[in-house]
Amino acid sequence: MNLHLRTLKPQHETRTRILDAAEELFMQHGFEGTSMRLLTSKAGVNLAAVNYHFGSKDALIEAVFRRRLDPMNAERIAELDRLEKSAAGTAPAPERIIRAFLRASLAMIEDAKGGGRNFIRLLGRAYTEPSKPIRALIGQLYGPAMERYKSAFQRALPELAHEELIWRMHFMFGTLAYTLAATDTVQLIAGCKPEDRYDAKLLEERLTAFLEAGLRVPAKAQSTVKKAA
Amino acid sequence: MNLHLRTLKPQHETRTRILDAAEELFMQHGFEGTSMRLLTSKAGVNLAAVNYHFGSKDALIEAVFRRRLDPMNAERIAELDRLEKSAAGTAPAPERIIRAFLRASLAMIEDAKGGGRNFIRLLGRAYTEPSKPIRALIGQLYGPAMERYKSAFQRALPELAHEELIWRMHFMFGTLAYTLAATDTVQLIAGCKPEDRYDAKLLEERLTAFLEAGLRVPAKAQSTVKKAA
DNA sequence: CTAAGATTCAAACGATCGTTTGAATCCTGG
DNA sequence: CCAGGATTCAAACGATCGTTTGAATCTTAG
Repeated sequence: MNLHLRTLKPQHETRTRILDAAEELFMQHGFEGTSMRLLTSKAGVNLAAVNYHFGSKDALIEAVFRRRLDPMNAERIAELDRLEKSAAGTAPAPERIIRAFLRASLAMIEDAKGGGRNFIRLLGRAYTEPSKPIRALIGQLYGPAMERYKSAFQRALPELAHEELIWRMHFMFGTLAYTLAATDTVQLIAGCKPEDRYDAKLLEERLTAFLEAGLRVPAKAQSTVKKAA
Repeated sequence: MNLHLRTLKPQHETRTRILDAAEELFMQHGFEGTSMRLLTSKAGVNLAAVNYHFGSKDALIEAVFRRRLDPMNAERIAELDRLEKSAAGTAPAPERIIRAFLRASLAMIEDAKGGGRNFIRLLGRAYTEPSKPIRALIGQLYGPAMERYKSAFQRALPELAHEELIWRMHFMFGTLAYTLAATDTVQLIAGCKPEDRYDAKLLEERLTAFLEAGLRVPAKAQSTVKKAA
């Protein structure tokens, strides 16, 4: 039966090559801007391989997201589980929750030579993608983790109205998505060049400080804000 | 030759119809996802009209951005001028600067029936657009306003290191861009529906409170963050 | 009115898109 | 070893893309 163990290596090698090439090219040229001919050429596989292994281009796009996003959000949830376990009943500080949320994304950025960095930038784009199915997929893959973090923040910030928290998480999500996606846009604000490669640890400190302050600040004119019927 | 004073109404009507249709379709389907045939059909003009009036599809994309972004950033700068004039030498409070920056974007959102709302969402996408020329154009159009606001913030927050400010403005920009672009993604965080139409005033309060807190918070471990310039 | 430039029109151009096909080749269980 | 499913391959499919063309129509100055 298993006399030849090497059978497992080439079994999915074509799939992996396609996914890797797709990750990079989708990031560089977008989904519609990446042709199957360019993609398969870069992957070193036949043109028909994508349709054979994935069925269609759309199915490939979904596979690209699932491959990274499933374990990423699982890790996000595991990180929160660990945090809450160690807090033993009491609500963890907002800063700890923020760091737990950021970690999975920032870890991927340090995976410089792997495709992690490419994917994280691709992901940042996907939130504002015109295509409905893609946005729906992203939402579906993020859903469970979002629910967990929402209730965690709710316990950590009990004085914040529910609707207010939703919006602030929305802001937080936007900051993270944009920061990771538009890396080379930093220099648009200043003549400052992107200089050195991303320092994930430094970025985590900056993001955490910024986001925690924004999340914790008391809502302005809460009374007037609440009334909006 | 072309110094003739023609009737102004029909002179640019085709151009305007094309720009309006492009604004809406680019938002719905993206740049590459919008074909000239669909676009000209929606605009009610001939297929060749785009190439006749704008030269190419890429030039049309640029015209779509210029039409709104030029006056928008001019207004942003005028708002800041007014603010600094009224402050008479002293540095305006960060909150005032933030509101001055947000106002131009939020005003467009209230332009519900006009294309303003469409454009503002389209703009949010452009920052993470794969196409280099588009990102370069956006950066060029935003440049002057960005410089002015950067020095305004620098005077208002003198204790903040230059590099730190750059990043926080980047975060701020991201929050705004994402919030405006991914409007229907709010419900991904909560089961909360987009409910009522955008209340620009309420959104301004929420954004200002969040952003001001994030901008003003002291930098963590400033000594280690500063490292070498 | 007439001539000439500005604009619109239907039609077609060549290129490229995602996908399909059927034969060739590889791999593996028996 | 051989049979048969899995995979790869070159080639082609029909559709759609952005753009171009040249004649028809509109607009306006003289």
